[in-house]
This record gives sequence, C-alpha cells and structure tokens, in this order.
Amino acid sequence: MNLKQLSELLGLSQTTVSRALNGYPEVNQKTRERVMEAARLHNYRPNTRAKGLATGRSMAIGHIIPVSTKHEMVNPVFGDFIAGTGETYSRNGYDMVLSVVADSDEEKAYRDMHRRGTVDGVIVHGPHMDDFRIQLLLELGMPFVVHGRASDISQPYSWVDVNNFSAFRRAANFLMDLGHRRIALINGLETMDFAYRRRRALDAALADRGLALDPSFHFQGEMTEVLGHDAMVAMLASDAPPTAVLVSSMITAIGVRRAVHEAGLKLGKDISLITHDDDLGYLNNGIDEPLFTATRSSVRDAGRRAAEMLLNMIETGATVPRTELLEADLIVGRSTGPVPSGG
Amino acid sequence: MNLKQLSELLGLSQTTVSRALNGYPEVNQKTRERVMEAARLHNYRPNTRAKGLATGRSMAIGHIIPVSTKHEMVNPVFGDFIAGTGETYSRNGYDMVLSVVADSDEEKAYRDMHRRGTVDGVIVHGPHMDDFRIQLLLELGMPFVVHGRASDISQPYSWVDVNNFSAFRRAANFLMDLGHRRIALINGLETMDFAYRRRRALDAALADRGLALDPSFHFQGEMTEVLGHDAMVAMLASDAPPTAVLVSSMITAIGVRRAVHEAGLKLGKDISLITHDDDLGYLNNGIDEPLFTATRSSVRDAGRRAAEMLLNMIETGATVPRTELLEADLIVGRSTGPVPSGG
DNA sequence: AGCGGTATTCAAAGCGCTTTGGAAACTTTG
DNA sequence: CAAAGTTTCCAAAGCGCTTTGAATACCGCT
Repeated sequence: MNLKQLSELLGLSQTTVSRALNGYPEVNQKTRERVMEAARLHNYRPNTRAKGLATGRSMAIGHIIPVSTKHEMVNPVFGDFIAGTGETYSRNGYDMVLSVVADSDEEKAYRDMHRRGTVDGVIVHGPHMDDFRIQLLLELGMPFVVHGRASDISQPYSWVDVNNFSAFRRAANFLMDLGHRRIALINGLETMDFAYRRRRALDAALADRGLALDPSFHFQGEMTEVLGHDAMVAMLASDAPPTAVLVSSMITAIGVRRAVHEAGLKLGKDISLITHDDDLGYLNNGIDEPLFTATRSSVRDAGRRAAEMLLNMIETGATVPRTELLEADLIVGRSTGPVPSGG
Repeated sequence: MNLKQLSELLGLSQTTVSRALNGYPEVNQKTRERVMEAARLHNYRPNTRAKGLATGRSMAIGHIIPVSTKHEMVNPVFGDFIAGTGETYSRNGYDMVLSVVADSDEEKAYRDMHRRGTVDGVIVHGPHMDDFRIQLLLELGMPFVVHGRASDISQPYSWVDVNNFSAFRRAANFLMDLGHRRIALINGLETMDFAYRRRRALDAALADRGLALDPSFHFQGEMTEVLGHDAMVAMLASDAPPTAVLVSSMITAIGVRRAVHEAGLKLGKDISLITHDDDLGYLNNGIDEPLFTATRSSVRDAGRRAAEMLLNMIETGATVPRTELLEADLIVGRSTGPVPSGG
C-alpha cells in the first residue's frame, strides 16, 4: 500500500493525505481522522527512500567502526554505547546505520556517507588526541557529535565525554590517602584521548604529593584480559612491586585479578586495585557490594546523551557546538585497602 | 555533484552516464573511460535514496536488537558478530541498519522495516526455541538468515549455527573420560535455543553412561560474571559439590573462576571447567596456552558467513532456504584435569 | 446579490536516479 | 549502392513521496 493507492481509496489527492498524516494544519479535522483511520487499517508506512528523496533528509544517523587488520578487536563497550544511541534513535524515528570498514578506508567511508546522503549526521567513536575525523567532518559540514574529546584539536566541535581526568585523579588520591605510594597504571593505548587524560591525571595527582609514575609501573595497550594479567605478572616479579594499580577497564582488571591470585596474593589486602567501570550489562560490578573499587560511568547513558545532542542539533539546525561533561562516580568495593605494612 | 550536473558537464545524457558507471555494455569504450575519469575527478557518488527508489533495492541489511526493560543487557558477543556481518556488507556495497527497540515492539519493528523498504533483508539474532520472528518473516516474504536455530519450528528457513549439541557432548565426554561423574551446567537461559541444545547434549552424554544431571547442579540465566560466581558459590557450599562444570560463556566462566579461587581451590585440579568460547577479540582465551579448556567457535566468523549467505540469497533471488552448521573446536587448556581422588 | 477572506482541497513539479523505447550514426552485406 | 544490422546515444517516464501554486467551497458582511 503506497500513498497513491491510499489516496485513491479515500477519494482524496495525495497532497491531502500526505498532509493529513504529517500533521499539517490546512486539513479538515474530519478528513484527517478519516485518513488516519484508513492508514492504520491498511497499515500504511511511507517508503523511507521516497520520503528521504523528497525531503532531503534521511532520518538516519551513521556510526563508522574501523577495524584494523592488525589487532582486529571490537571494543567491548561498543555494544552498550550503541544500545544507548539506538534507543534514542528509535524513540525519535531515526535509523542507525553502521559501517564497518578497514581503518585505512575510514576517511573514504565518511566522505561516502556524506556524498551519498545516507545519513543526516554521525557519531564519532574513540577519538585520538589529534583526530583527523573532526577536521574532516567540520570541512564536510556534516553534523556530528564525538564520544570523547581530542586534546590536540583547537577548533570547537560537539562532544559528550566523561571527565576522565577528575575520575582518575580522585582514584589516585583515594589510593594515596590509604597510604599507597607505589601506584601502577595499566592503561588503554595512550594515543587514545581518554587514556592520555587518565595518565595525565595520575601524573598530576602523584606530582601533587611529590611523587612520580615509575616507568616500569606503566603499561598501555588494547584493553584485554591478557594485557592486565601479563602486566601484573611482570610487575609482581620485580623487586619492589606496586602496592596499588589503576586499571582502565573491567576486563583488564579481571586479568590483573587473575595474576594476583596466581601469585597467591589477595586483592584489597596485598594489592589494591581501582578500575574504570563502564557499567556494562554483562559485567556487572556487583549491585550491593562492588567487586572492584571503581570510577563508574555508564557508557550506555553516554550513548543516549550523545544521540540526543546530535538529533537536537540536526533538528534545530544548530550551528554552535555543544558539549557535555559527565562526572564518574567513585564507588568503593573490595579491591582496595590500606597499604600493607612494609609496602 | 549529481548525475545531472555530471552529465551536463560531459555533454552526455544522464542515461549514458548512468550506464557507463554501472557497467552496461551499450556504451562506447572511449566514452566510458571519459565518464569514469570525470566521476573520479569530481568524486561523484550516486545518491543512495534516489538509487534505491529507482531500483527498488535499498542495499542495506537490517538487524533488530530488542532490549528488555527488565534485564536490559546487551549480549557481549553482539559486537563481534556485528563486526563479522559488517565487514561482509561493506565489501559488497551494502549498509547495515540497526534498530534498537523495546522487546514489546519487536514485531512492529520487523513489519515497519519491511513496509518502509528500509532494508533488503534481515539477520535474526538469538532465536528462542519457538521463535515468532521466523514465522513472521516467512509470511512477510522478506529474505532473512537466522544466527542459530529454533528447535520447535518445522518450516524450513535459512540459518547459520554452531553445532552446540556435538560441542557440548564432546565436552561432557571429555570430562567423563577424565573420571568426572558429578558434572554441573551453568547455562544461558534455556528458552534460548542454543542453551536448550547444550543442555540436551549434556543430558544425552550423561545418559550414555547411565548418569543424569543433578538438578542442584543445573543453573541457567543471563550469562553474566555474577551468574557464574553465584552458581559456583552455591554448589561449593553443598555436601558433595561437582568436580566439573560446563559453562556457556567465557564471562560466566570468569565468575566461576572467581568463586573457585575464593574457596581456596584451584581450577584444573580441584574443579575442572569447560566453557564455550566465542573467540571474542577482547577476551582472548590465550594464544599459546588457553586459560580455559573450551569449545571454541568464532562468532565473528559466524557473522561473516550469515551475511554472505543472506547477500547471496538476495542477489540470486534464491527461494530455497540454506543452512550451514559450524563445528566448534575442543581446545584443551589448563582448566581441566583428572577427577581428584575421592571425587 | 456580491465581495473579500478563510478553510479546504488538488494538480503538477521536483527530489536523483534507472530503464524503456526509440533514434541516429556507423557497418556490413547482397 | 541500398537494405539490414550494430553500435551508441538520448528523451522521457517512473520510483513514492513532499510541496508549491492555484482552484474551489464556504463564510460573514455590506
């Protein structure tokens, strides 16, 4: 059933039917009801492509996911973030189009999306410190919101980010207040902006107390379980291992826990650990009593907010960039305790 | 730059330019080259919506992700599966459109996608035993491939699935060959088809040796870390705990490991564990020496295959359903060993 | 009755592409 | 050299919708 058929069936013009359905005022209340009823009855849904062609809008938001051939890992928070954005899109009648491309084709993918008019805007994931995509999208003039920030970019652009700096500074201070001095960091790749900010936060907190990050206590990499395990094993083998460790993801923290257990030590007693917790559905960090002390910020919620911001910008035709900084909670669990005597 | 502008610029009709670009034979080789060159130069990309309107195709595949309000969890394998399908779509010029909907709106979401013509086909995730979506899609006549199967559906339909039955039967036999008799199962929700098959596989393997699954050794639920932990804690508290446990996901297995460690026991010595391993990028089960003995089958690969099957069906207009059954590998890691004496 | 104004409806153009049904130019053939 | 193919190109219709510009119907007033 298309518009034409529906309008013939009603004995009305396509114009009137279209207007009735889209809520334009210049249509008689009676006719509108008649049209609505018929549409419901025949389960009429306007063809997306035709509507898009006519309006110049696509009612879709793009997400481009680069996969590297080297370390072809899909970010584990991706699913939750997408769930957050997706909810918002559905609620507002938008589709979400995902494009999985080799990272070498990423720029082309953005350009294509823009030229082909597949989407009305995009969300940028996991920005690097000097992320080329921001510049590119500004040039293209396509509406976008970045999930995260890019420290090295000076032009204004829209973003939603969690305050990684304050979160990790608080975490570091929390550990130091417990007496810890030898604090390790197992971070994401520090070419990623969030990881860079977390490192700087630790640096700053340590510096405030006249300390510095021991290079042998500093790891970065893809945030896998194995990274956490191997880093911790290496540190525990040293003469003076850290007494506390800051970790960038729950998955990696689980690897650290494994290494600690294997060494016959106990988390929260021999070694303290604070991890960042994205509040993923399947990795619930305990409701009543958290496993890990953590800086927690729901990535799903960030997804919702980023999507809302973008849709709003698109619909109001906003031209000035917006920003939203989310604060993480510091939740205290069983993985932290006072520094052991002799530590 | 659109077709009209490009053709005017070349002094040709839209017809010829369109044909040249789409590889139709009735165009002079010289002209074709000239057109191609101009298109490249001006970075021409045909408008998706216009092309779709004209051809009746959308060059997009849909995935509908229901989120429940109760347990609003995003399946952790989702990201990897999507990565697999997405790769395939990109390589073939298709887009992927994701729709995140409340589970109560799921049927409506499929109907809408179909009527509005947003996609040329869909992939169905995580089928239940009697999944209404299969019937629905057959009625709508929309091409689809199911990732998994639905035991209670008799009509033929297309699917890609891993052989859960043979995988878990092998795993159970492996344990029994090591002398284990008290084997527990921590499964996904058994309304899900894969979980149901895994349970039946364990039942069958036990029955073959005159044994049966102890109801107090049988757990099912959303496959979180906490599920594994709590189930294991409960079993370890009993008079005669299991000596081995079969687990449906790595995440859950990690929870089991935690419980085992907390009890001061050792995996692979006091308790044996076999898990299913979807070979997720961020949860690498060790390259050289696997942490867990596991039935391994890459969900990303399954995604690729499902997508290839669907695209192929769409492009050939195939009407007869296809199926593909993938066998999981049984890889032996450090989490299994002979039954302890006295077990 | 006739007028301006408002409410309601419609025909037709246009969005950017593909594709049908010719037409023109060029070759080959009897 | 005319007839019959072949190549190569084009004008125009159509995909399903929105929207412009115009027509018609109806209203209260003078």
